Amino acid sequence: MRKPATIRDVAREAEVSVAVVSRVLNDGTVAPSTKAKVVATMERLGYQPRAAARELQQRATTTIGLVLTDLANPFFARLANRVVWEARARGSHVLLFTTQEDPHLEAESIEALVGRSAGSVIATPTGGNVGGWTRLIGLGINVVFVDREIDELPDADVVAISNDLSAETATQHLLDLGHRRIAFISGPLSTSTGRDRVTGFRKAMTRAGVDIDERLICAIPFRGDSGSDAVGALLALPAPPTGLIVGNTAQVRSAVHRLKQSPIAVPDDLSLIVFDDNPWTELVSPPLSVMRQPIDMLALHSVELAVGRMRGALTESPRHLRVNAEFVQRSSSAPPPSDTSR
Amino acid sequence: MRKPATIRDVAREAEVSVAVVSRVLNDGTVAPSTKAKVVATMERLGYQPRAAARELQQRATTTIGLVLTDLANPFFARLANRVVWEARARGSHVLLFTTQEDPHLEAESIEALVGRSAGSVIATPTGGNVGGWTRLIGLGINVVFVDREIDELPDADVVAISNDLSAETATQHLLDLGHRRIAFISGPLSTSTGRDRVTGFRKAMTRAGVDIDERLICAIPFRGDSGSDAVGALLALPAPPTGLIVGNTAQVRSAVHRLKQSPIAVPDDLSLIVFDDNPWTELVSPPLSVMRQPIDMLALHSVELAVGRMRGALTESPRHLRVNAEFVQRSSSAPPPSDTSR
DNA sequence: GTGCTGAGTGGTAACGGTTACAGTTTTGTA
DNA sequence: TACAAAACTGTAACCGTTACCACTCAGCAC
Repeated sequence: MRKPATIRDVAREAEVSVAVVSRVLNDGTVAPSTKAKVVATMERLGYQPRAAARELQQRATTTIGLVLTDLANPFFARLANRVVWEARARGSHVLLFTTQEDPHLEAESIEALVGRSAGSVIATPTGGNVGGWTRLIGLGINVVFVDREIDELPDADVVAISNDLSAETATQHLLDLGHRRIAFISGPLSTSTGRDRVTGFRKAMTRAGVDIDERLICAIPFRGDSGSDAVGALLALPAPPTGLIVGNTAQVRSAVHRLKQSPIAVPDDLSLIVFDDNPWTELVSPPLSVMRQPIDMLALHSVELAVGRMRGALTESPRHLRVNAEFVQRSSSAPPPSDTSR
Repeated sequence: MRKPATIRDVAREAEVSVAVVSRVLNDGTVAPSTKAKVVATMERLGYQPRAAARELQQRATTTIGLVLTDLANPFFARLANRVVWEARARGSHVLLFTTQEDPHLEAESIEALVGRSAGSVIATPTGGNVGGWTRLIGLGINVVFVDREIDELPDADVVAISNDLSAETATQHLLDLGHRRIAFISGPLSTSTGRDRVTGFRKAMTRAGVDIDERLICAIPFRGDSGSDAVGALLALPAPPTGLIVGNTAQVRSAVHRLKQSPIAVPDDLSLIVFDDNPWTELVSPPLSVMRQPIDMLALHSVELAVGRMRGALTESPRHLRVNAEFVQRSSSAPPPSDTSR
C-alpha cells in the first residue's frame, strides 16, 4: 500500500519540472523527445493524476451527474446504460443518483452535485425543486432535463420525445381501428409527460369528433401500484372502454398484471397500447403494441449537450430537442368487439 | 454566476477562524452558540464545501465505484438501484461504470477509479483484469465483488448467492416432478456463476442417479442472443429435454423468446425454470417458475462492506458472504409428458 | 552586433479544505 | 484568590495540480 506517485515524483524521475509534466498531461507544447521521456516515466511509476487536485484547481469537473427517478424502471435503466456509455466515449464519468420521485432526495442529490462540482447534470426532475435547479444553473453547472421538463426553468436544456404527438398517434391508431370508448392512463399532471400526453390524447379524440368521457382519463402517480387500481376502476365502469392506452411507463407492469388477472381478453374485449417498449412487451401474451421511445437518441443528445456545454463548445441559449417515438403494432390492439355501441 | 463561497468567507462573515468552521463541518468540539452562528452564516452564504478540496487532503474519498456489466439487464439495474439507495443512506455517492463484459472497458474503469481515489469499489468482474484489481487493492481501495468472484483475488470481499445450492434446488425441483432429461443453460465457465451453477446441477443429477447427457449442458456467453441458439439446439436434439433451467440471467429473455416462437408448449412439453425473478416473469404465459435472487440483500451487504471498510470499521480479512436464492414456483414447471421415456 | 520572435522549459502562487500545534479563555478546586 | 485543567479558537503548513510569468536559446532580419 505504498502511496501513489505524484506529478512531482514523475518530474524528479524524468528530470524535468512539474510544469512540463503537467503540459504533457494537458496537450501543452512540449518537445517530442521530452514528452516521450515523461510518458515513459509515468508508465514506469504507474502514475495516475489525482482528479481531486485537478478539480480543486479548475473551476468544474468533467463529471456528469445523472439524476433519475428509479432504476427499477427499465426505461430509466436503459437510459442510464446508454448515458454511461456515451459519457465514457467522451471521457466523462457518471455520478448516479436516484430520487424515487421524492423531492427531498432530489434536493439532496443537487446539493451533493454542487459539492462535487459536477460539470453537467442530466436529470428527470420530480418537479418539486425549482429553487434547487435554479441554484445549480446559477452556479454555472449545465443542466439537461431528459424525458421531462419544467416550464419554470427555461435555462435548462431539454431532451424528450414529442409526448403530445406520440399520445396522439397511439390514440389515432385505436380510433382508426374503430374504437370510440378509449381510456388513457397517464402520469401525474404535475409532470410535463403527464400533461402533454393527455393533451395529445384529447387532440386526437376531438379531431375525430369523439366525446371525451373524463372518467376514462386517469392521471396516476408513478410510484406504487396505482396502475392496477386504475385498470380496476376502468373495468368496473358501467360502460367500460374498448381501448386503453397506458402512457405511464412506471405503471405498465402493474396495469398489465391487473388485466391478466381479470376475465377481460386482450385484444378481443380490450385493445391495449402501452408507452415504452422493453424486453418483455414482446414476450407476454398477446405481445403488446407499444410506443417505443428512442432511448439511444435521448441518451446521445443528452450527453452531447452535457459534454458540449462543459467544454464550452456550446454557449448559445438552451436547446429543446424533440425526438419522435415510434409506434410498434403487435397483437394487443385490434378492432373493438362488434357488439359494442358506437 | 458569482464564484461560490469558501470556508474562509464563512469564517470572516461569522467572525470566527476557519478551523472553527471546519470543526463545525466535521463534528468537532465547538461551543453551541458559535456553532449556531456558523451554521447560520453557511446557510446565508449558500456555502457548500468543495469535495475536491477535502479529498485532496485526505487519503481517499467516500465515493463508491460501481462497476457492473450492463444496466440493460434488469438484475443489474435493480442491483444498481439498491446500491445507490443504500449508499445514499450512508452518506456515500456512487460513480457508475459499465463494462459490457469487455475487459478493456473494465480496465479503463479501474484506472478512472484510481484517479478519482474512490474509497471502495463494488464490482461484477469480467474475469479479464486480475492485474487491475490487484493494483486497486494494493492502493488501499477496498474491493467488493458482487454476484461473481475471482479465485485469483483472495483479498477482495465477495457477496453472492449460493450459486451451486440454488442450481441444485432448481434441478431437484424438476427431478421431484419426475423429469430425467434436464437441460441446463449457464453463463461462461470462466465465471464463478457459470461454474458453480453447473456444479450444483451435476450434483443434484448425480445424487438422483441420473446420467448426465453433456449435450444438455450449454455454457453460453452473457452477450448476444446465444440463449436463442442454445434453445434451438436443445430442441433439435433427437431426444429433446423435458426440463430446462436457464441459469444465465442475461440470456433468459432470448431463450424464452425462442421458446415462444417454437411449437413447444410450456409446461406441457417442456418445464422451464429461469434464474432471477423480475417484473415480467409473472406476466408471460405461463408465469415462470424462478430462482429469485435477493437483490436487496446483495446490495445491502455489498454497501455495508464497502462503507465499513472505508470508515476503517472493518479491518479483518476479506469476507465471503453467501445469501440464499429463493425458489418461486409458478406455472412453467410441471410433471413431464407421460409418453416420455424414463 | 542588436533586437525580435517563438518554442521549450522552470519556478511558484494559487485552488479550498483539514489538521497539528500553539495560544487563549473558561471552569473547577483547594 | 490562585492555579491547574479543560475547553475552545487561531495560525499556518500541507495535499497534487494547473495557470501564469519569467527565462533561455536558436534562428533570423536588419
